[in-house]
Amino acid sequence: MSIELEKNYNYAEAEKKWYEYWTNEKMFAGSSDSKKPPYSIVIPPPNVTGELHLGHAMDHTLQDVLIRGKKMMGFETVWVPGTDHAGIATQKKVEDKVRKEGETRYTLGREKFIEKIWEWKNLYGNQIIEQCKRLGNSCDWDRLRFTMDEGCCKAVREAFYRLYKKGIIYKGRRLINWCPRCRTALSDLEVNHKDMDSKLYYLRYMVKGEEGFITIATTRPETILADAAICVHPEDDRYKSFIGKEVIIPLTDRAIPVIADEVVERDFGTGALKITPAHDPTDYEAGKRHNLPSYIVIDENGKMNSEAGKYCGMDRFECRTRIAEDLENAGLLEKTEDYKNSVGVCYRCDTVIEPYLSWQWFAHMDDLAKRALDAEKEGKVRFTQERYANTFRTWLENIKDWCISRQLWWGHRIPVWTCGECGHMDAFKEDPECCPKCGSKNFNQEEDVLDTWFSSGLWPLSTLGWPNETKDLDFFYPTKVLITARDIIFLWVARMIMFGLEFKNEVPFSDVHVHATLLGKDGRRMSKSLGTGVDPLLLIDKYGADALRFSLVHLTGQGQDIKFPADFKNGKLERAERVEKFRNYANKVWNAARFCLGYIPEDIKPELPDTSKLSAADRWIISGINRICRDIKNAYDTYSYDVIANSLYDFFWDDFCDRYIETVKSVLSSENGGTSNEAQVLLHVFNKFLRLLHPVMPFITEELWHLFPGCEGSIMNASFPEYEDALSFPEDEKTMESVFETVKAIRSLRADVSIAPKKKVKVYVIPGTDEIGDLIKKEEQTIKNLASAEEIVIASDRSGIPSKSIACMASVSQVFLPALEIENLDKQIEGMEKEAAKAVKAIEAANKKLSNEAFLAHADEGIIAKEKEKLAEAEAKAAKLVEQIKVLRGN
RNA sequence: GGGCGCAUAGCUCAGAUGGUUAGAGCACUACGUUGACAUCGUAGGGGUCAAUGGUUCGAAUCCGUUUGCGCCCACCA
Repeated sequence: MSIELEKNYNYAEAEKKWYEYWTNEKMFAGSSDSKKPPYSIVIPPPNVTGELHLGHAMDHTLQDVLIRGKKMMGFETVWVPGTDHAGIATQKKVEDKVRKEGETRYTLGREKFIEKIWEWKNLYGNQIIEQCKRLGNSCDWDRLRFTMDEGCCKAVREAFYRLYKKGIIYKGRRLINWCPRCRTALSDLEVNHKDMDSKLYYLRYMVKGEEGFITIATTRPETILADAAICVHPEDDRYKSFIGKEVIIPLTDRAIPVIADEVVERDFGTGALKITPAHDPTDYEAGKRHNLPSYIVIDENGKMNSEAGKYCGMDRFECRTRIAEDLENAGLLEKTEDYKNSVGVCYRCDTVIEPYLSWQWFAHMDDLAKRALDAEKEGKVRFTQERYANTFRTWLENIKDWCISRQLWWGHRIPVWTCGECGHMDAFKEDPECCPKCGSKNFNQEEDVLDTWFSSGLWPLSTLGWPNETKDLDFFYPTKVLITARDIIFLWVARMIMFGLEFKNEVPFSDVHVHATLLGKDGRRMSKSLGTGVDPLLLIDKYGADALRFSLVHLTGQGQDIKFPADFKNGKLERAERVEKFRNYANKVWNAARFCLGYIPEDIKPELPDTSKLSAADRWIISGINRICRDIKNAYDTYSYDVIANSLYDFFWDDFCDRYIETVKSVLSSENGGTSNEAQVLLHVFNKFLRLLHPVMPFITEELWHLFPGCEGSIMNASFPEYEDALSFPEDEKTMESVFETVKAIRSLRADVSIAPKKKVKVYVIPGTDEIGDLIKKEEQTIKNLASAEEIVIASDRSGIPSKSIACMASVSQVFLPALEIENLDKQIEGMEKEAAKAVKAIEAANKKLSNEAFLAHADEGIIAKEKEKLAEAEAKAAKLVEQIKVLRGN
């Protein structure tokens, strides 16, 4: 063939060319009119908070591999892309940005501020899409969605409306998690727990009207002004006499009762505890049990309010120290102790959460959770790793109501209106003009927006058209698999399952595959919010998208966390060895193609000639690619990405390049020039290999596909190669193993005595069996070429071989290199002695087993036979080595 | 306080259902550019599989305990 290929694969050019081609040809489109079985995935929509990092790249690559692979396997595939408005996270980002411009969300006002967020969204939303494209994602871009687009808004409205009408959504005044910086409520899942060095303050509450006091321990003395009671354990003899009496809150003259409740741990602190219902979840519950009033002393900004008297306006933490000082001065602070406790912080801005009593919207979870739980138990949705199913179940079994309202500006506004005149309140699918009850125009929508996870929970539904009964929904729902990292199993995966069951009566996906979390070199999780993310474009620019993709597929394994080794110098990427490895691999593929194309005539087809007319080497490599066709296909269904990556890597590099091509090369360059069969086999193997590789390395495979004869159209439309029984040749695989082992033995001998690679040598072989002898004779040329031997003498025993020879005991045969070639004999003998010692050790181990009656009684026959074989082999090897050493020494 | 995961070569990681001489890539050593590829080839060196008990004829692999690291859940103030 006359094509001139560059020496190195030019990935940048190929990537641009083929991605344009695919999108122009609408190759990523999935149609609900198809007769093929559906295979759909909806992308976990990345937050529009900034660019993607490598963690996303991994997530996306794993999905793209499935989509591309399954398409080739005959499915009608669609991968629905989109982004998430990410309420609180994005709002925070934009707040930070406008602060730099000297503004706040309040100075700008709601409308202006939201405009700013849309600008941000457009900027980063587009950047994200560009990153996805560079990575090679085969998303159906015509279906691109956003969690706040028209369709999603409609879905959110519908869902909210239904849940409201069903009584699942309700408004209530509760103690919720409040972020004083974001000034919004948060769900329990949006609170992170952090261990902190705190102090435990011991405070005295004087008994009213008599002598005596109770000392309590608290970490939050600033809340004493909101105390409603002092609580002790009912069985605690130390305090029994106090129960029912009143004590005075320190620094005030307000009296509160001493009550008894079993929540109190007698061992903790003094065994007495203050109850502050409005500022602590435990106390809130206790307050409810004992009908205690809730005093509020901290406002929505985390500052002390007017109820706090002289502390009014003070920050809560400042107030803490001030009150502690005041208590100290008043002689009511007994002591303070250092204390480590876990404090809730906002998952977006790290601010310490304030339990805050306020009106919020909630969703009852019991019923939704039960259905999700049942669906998992019935196998309708399956976690590919059992341990995640367990945590999923445990969470659902202990679920609490979900606080869905947020006091943010960025998000889906709660579609509930309340009448200023008659007080009528209701949810609406369409914005109402006036109060349907009294006709008043003073009919106002709730100011709050919904938890961002409410809309993402509807994602598989909304992206396919719900609430409309679309053909897409009918055909592509439920989707096949959800691929994600483990940190959003509850926040997102569980909610999607609940909503899918609630609104469509079907789980949104049958499989959930949780992949590894990528860590930076320092072991910290890669994350945008932590600033530890690495931009995939840096790696794509340096090594190519295919290389990055392969490395990510290879790394993901079965879900372990992985440190991604990438070296940076002054913010510049120096080296990422794990990606470099696959850049090299891509280059290897490229160059192997270069070689093959040189021998493949343009007019041949990838069909094989009669396999019985082929050489053992030919059948061996055909059998090899056939085997990995099966292994890789199976791996798709078990999400065994490591199998996919390893099979492709090892087969191609070790078997195809290092062995087969080297063998063929020697045949082709030998005097008779080989037969046309070699070209046919090269084409056959390469053709199949490209198709197997394509889902992982789409660009280079598409590029090469068009260069090989008989490859019509895009490789994306080619079929996935099937395993065929007729192409399995275990005998030839065995044969070739023997050949390669013999080659290796000769090479090893040569290297041991530093014979120049070019120098041809004469070697003697005593084959282990007659069969192997025949085989070596038959494959003589191959062995000669691969081992740079000029003559191979097959001997039946030691007698015909020059006595002064060094030997290598391969398992199939003994190989001898005459000592004429030997320069450093002593070193050689030393090496052989080492070998012999190893063999002796093996003999001992085998003997120990075989003389053990229990072993013989318990072990499988096959194991015993194998052990015997091992023993015989080791014994023979040792004997021969000893003999050789003697010969070398003696003469 | 519960639950989970992980500890294997200098580094990053593989090692279903227990029986291997414990593997790969990078790094390291030696040698090597006669046209596929130096982003390469050939041959090597390197590990008491965290510790400790136990089950078993046999454990890197199964069980208990310990140590170290990481994660999730949780209302001991």
